[in-house]
Amino acid sequence: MPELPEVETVKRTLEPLVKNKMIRDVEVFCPKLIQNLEPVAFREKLRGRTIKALARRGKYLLFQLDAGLTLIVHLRMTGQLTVNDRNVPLNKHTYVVFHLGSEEDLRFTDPRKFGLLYLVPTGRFEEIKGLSGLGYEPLSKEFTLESFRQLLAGKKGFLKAFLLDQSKIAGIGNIYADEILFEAGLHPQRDLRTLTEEESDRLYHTIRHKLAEGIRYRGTSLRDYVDGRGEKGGFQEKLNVYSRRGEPCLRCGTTLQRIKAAGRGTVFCPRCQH
DNA sequence: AGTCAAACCTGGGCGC
DNA sequence: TGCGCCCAGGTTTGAC
Repeated sequence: MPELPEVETVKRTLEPLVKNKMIRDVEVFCPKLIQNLEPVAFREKLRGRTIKALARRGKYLLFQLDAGLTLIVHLRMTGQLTVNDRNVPLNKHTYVVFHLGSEEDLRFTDPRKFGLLYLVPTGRFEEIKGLSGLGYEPLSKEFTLESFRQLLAGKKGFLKAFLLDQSKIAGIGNIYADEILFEAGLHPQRDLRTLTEEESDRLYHTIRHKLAEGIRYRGTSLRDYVDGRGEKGGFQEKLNVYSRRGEPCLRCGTTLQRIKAAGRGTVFCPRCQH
């Protein structure tokens, strides 16, 4: 599931492959994926554009184009963005193909067709609710310990729900939420109001540490996720709890439990997490 | 403000 | 081997 570390890895691997390349033509095989335009308009506006830079915000990937346009992609759960040689046959779930000026394609592949693509004037992100409503970029300078304390102040509810709330902190999904909570030693159903200052400070540092670690290992490839070159990440080898239901806790040996928290499958250690 | 479920979609894992 | 059921999950939406 592409979360912040996966999208960041896609961005970093894709950028050198597409930067300053021209989009010669576009083919759309699944119109519903393009959120704000008809496929014909999407194609017309993109033809001849040059990709100037890539950026990431939360789990959104932004392609900054010339002519004041930005192509925005959300991979949701099974989306992939890869650069392929034109001769490589299309995957049966490749639904958008950007023909680059060279002999290569930028391809959007998504077995579940959950991904989202938008083409908007640069900076005009209001119409994309999920993007304009994002909270702190957790690895940025702006996300300080003080700002985190203020985010928590007066809030109630489950800790897990808070971590998944993109309007507070952008980019954490189910995998990293579980991993952060394990490392911080906090129960996913802990009520925010009961956190001590020491616990919330520890949580802040763990959020930054786990996301940075995920990037360092180039993301988590449990099923579909690959980077811009089509290569799997390595963080699945480092998971402490996610997808390890029924297995022993790596810290204390207790059998890991699975519950539903914030509507999500949640794995945790009943002994290490309070 | 918060919680929860449904919707979108399809491959994979499971039981039989 | 094969069928069919159910689940996974990011985000939005709508009901309580």
